[in-house]
Amino acid sequence: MNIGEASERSGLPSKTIRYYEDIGLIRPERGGNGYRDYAATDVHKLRFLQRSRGLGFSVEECRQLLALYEDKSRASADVKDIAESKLAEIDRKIRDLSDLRRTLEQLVHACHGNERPDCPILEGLSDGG
Amino acid sequence: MNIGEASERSGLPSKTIRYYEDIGLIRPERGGNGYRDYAATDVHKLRFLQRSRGLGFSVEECRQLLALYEDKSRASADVKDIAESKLAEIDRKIRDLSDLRRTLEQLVHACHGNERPDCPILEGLSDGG
DNA sequence: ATCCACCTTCCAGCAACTGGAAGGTCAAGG
DNA sequence: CCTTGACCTTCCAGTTGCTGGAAGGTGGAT
Repeated sequence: MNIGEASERSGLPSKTIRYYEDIGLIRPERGGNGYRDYAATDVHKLRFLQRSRGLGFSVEECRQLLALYEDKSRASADVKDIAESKLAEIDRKIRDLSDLRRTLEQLVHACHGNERPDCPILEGLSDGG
Repeated sequence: MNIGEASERSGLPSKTIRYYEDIGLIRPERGGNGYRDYAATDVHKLRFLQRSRGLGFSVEECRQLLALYEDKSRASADVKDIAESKLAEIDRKIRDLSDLRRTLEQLVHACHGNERPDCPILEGLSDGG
């Protein structure tokens, strides 16, 4: 499929997809006309990138995560270590998001009646977790 | 307190803290010597920024979120809307992280025995939602 | 044949830092 | 009092990760 469809299916702008190719994250085929030709697995990788980037992982971290799915890496010894440290990071992120969620919800409730309490919520948020 | 201590307590590099001041996210006092002087609430805001940036929110989004905690914004009518759309976004992020977590855990397990299955996990990850 | 929407490369600009130079401040020790 | 060293200051340049726009090729429909 062409880049436009890959863009639609992955949720990433075409520009970004080309950029990810520039920095070696994906390697689509090329048609006789020079157009990039994306396979289903390429779209999966792109979708994966779209998500993990949106969750605050750097491109280099995403490269590591992607590598975990590829044979050469999967055979190596320290893959498990990488994966497990990522797991810890993910858990921390989930915790932080849950804190943020709780705080925001309280705020929405407090806001409701235009009550304007003197909001020590910020304090709670930054201390917690 | 000086920027060094604020940095330690917030988890943000001093450079980044100065940058956040440049773009108007925080406004610390200044001592007679010209040194920045951070109050406890400044550190709370910084810590908040450290977290929410790490969770994939843009600086502008963080600015909105921070504004939710300040009086002038809290009185306004559309605050609730902003907060609620952020809540939806946070929920999505939590879901995505949970998916990623599950996938990675499966991978760690599969890795354990050096089994190298043909990994349709990527597919599962990118399809799920 | 000529649209028009797609694709290509290349180059410039923006967002959000990050590093380094050049220099001021301050508490401790000689 | 003076120096040492760890702090702090501003400023400017570089990096990462896109993002927009120009200039031009491709391909199906009228």
